[in-house]
Formats: sequence, structure tokens, C-alpha cells
Amino acid sequence: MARRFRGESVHKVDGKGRVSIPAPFRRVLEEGDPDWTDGLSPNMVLVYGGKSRDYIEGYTMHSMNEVDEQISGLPRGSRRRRALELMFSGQSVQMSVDETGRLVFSPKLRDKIGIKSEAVFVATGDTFQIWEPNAYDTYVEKLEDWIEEEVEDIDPLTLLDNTTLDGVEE
Amino acid sequence: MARRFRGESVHKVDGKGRVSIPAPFRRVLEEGDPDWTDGLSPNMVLVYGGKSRDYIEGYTMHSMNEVDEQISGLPRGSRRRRALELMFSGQSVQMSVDETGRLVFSPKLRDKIGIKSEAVFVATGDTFQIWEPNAYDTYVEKLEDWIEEEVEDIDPLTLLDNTTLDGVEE
DNA sequence: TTTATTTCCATAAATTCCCATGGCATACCA
DNA sequence: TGGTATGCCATGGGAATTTATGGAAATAAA
Repeated sequence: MARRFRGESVHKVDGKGRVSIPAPFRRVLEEGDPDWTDGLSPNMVLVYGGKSRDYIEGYTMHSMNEVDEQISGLPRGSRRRRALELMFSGQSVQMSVDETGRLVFSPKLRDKIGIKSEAVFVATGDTFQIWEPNAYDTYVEKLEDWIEEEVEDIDPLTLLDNTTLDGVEE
Repeated sequence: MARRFRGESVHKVDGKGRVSIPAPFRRVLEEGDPDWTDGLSPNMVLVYGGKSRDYIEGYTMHSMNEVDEQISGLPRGSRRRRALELMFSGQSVQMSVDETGRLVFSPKLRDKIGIKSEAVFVATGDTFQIWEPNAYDTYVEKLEDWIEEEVEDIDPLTLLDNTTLDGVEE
């Protein structure tokens, strides 16, 4: 299994939309780009689709290829396939990290999630998310509250235990 | 089953946040890192999430991989999965033990558990915990009190017997 | 030629690397 | 068997890099 994104951090977004990618994330992007070689800057993909999502999702070239493959396994023209193509082919951008480890958010991307001067990067396994800080805080609080009430014990790991499961999710 | 952490000890935290990992723990971290080989310094993961937790949890790469795998088995986008991802992917850091057996706590980590000049390392099986000394003392006292009243018998081993269990917490 | 991009340089702060020292504990030795 | 050598461990200090971030110059687009 490839190396996973891990951690969360906040970064400045300047007037031109430039943002530093957390250094540890860059390492993962590098490893996840088949064309990458030391000295180069890795390519990656941002997915901004999803009407109700208030974050942008970052993919390594590798994981994006996996998604593409899965999609192309679906029946041509099926609604499901068209929906996924819209989201992952249409509403996404491939870009390369620049020499100083930054990438540039177009105004469109910034508007999508309401970013103004800062952005939060959060790891979620083989992808990461980019949030507007306040939106992220709200999201985290909500999730943490849910954990608190769901888990009587101190250890959220019990969430992995099926017996705790009561089946439903939004 | 892999080797387990065992014991507890206190270590200095210097101005840069550097802390020595108890030597016996290092051996476990080494064995628990699939990429480790003699001479190298092992990788590991610190989890600092969990609103109500006042400690940081240390994982070997191996146990963290297990957790990651379990999480990736949950339905994408489910609340349960998002909660676990937040905690174990987002609110965590991967780091490698340095040549002299230390690791570095960022200010963020130190703040989380209120560490200033010392930290306690406590084994908990296949993970370990890191506490601020006073907080740890308090915690231990509370636990011991609980044992006192919960266990009429002198032998805490009776706690292993399920029939004693009535599912209470602090 | 005006606006928007992309490169290229600049720098302060944060992080990593490298070397150094005093304690202990164990191994070695005469 | 008392003394000494050896080695790992915990901890410090400073130098060398790497980050994150800002601004100017160069290039492209409108």
C-alpha cells in the first residue's frame, strides 16, 4: 500500500491564490506520481465537484488513476458512470506543484469553498481535503460531538467494533 | 502477536520540543515498522485527536496500518468513517525517531496535553500514551480509586472476569 | 498596453542534522 | 574482586537545511 496522507495544517492564501502544500503531503504526492523523479515537482489532481461538498479533494496521480479505472469499468452511458465522470473528469483539475511547493487556486476554486486568506489541509487516507478554516472548524466540532455521544468509552476505536454499529448513516 | 509496549517513564522535553523515547519502546517501534532495518530509525504515528482525551497516543506503523485498513473497510462518506478518518488520519502525525532516539513535539502537540518540561510515557499494549505528568498522576489516582470500590476482592485480576463487568466509566 | 499568469529571487522562522557530555550498567581484566 | 574499559541512554547546543510566505520580474493573454 502506498504511503498515506497524514495530519492537518493551515496555510496562507495570497492575493494570487498561491498556497503552500504541507511538506509531508508533498512527499506523498511525489511518491504517488509515476512520472515523478527527484528534483521535479509532482503532478496531482484537485476535484471540486459535488454540489454539497464544502471542500476540495486532492488526489495523487496514482489514486486518481485508480478511480478512473474503476469508472471505466462501469457500463458506458449509465447514469452512474456519467455522474462519476462529471465529478472526477469534468469537475477536476490536474496541476503540478511549483518549485517552492505551492499550487495556485483559481478564483473558481476559491469561490467553491469560500476561501479568502487561509486554507486548511486535512489528510483522509489516500486523499486529502482543503477547507475554508471556519467551515472546517464547524465540521470538526460536529463530528467530535457525534463521537462524544456515540462513544461512551474514551476510545473512538470502539467505533471500529461492529457491535457498536447501529447501521445507519446520513 | 507483535511485541508489546511495557512500562512507564518520565522524560525531559527541551525548548525545541525534543523528547527521548524510552529505549524499550524504541525496540517495539523498530519491530513494528515494516520498513525498518538495523541502523535505521523507525517510523511511528502520534494521534492527538479526541476532544476529551488528555493524552497523545503512539502507534507502531504496523498497528496504525491495521487501523487504517479497518477504516477503509467502512462505507465511504459514512459519518462513522469520517469521524475515524478525522481522528486517525487528520489529527495525527507520522514521524520518525531521530538518530539519538528522540522525537519532536510540535507546539500544537504540546498544547494539546499541556506539556511543558516533562512528559510521561505509558505502555498500553500495542500502543502507548504520552501525558503531562500531573495529569497522569490525577488519572492514575482516579483509576485506582475506581478499582478500590469496584473490586471487593484484593486481586484486580478479577476484572478480567466478564461477570464482574457492568460497563461503567469514570 | 492593461490585466492576468507564471518564474524567479528573497528571507524569517521552523525543523533537522551533527556533534558533545555526563550517567549508568555491564563486560573485561589483571 | 576492585578497578577500568565499553557502550547505550538521556539530554544539550549549535550549524545547516527546509518551509512557508512575500514580492518583483518576465511572459502570456486579452
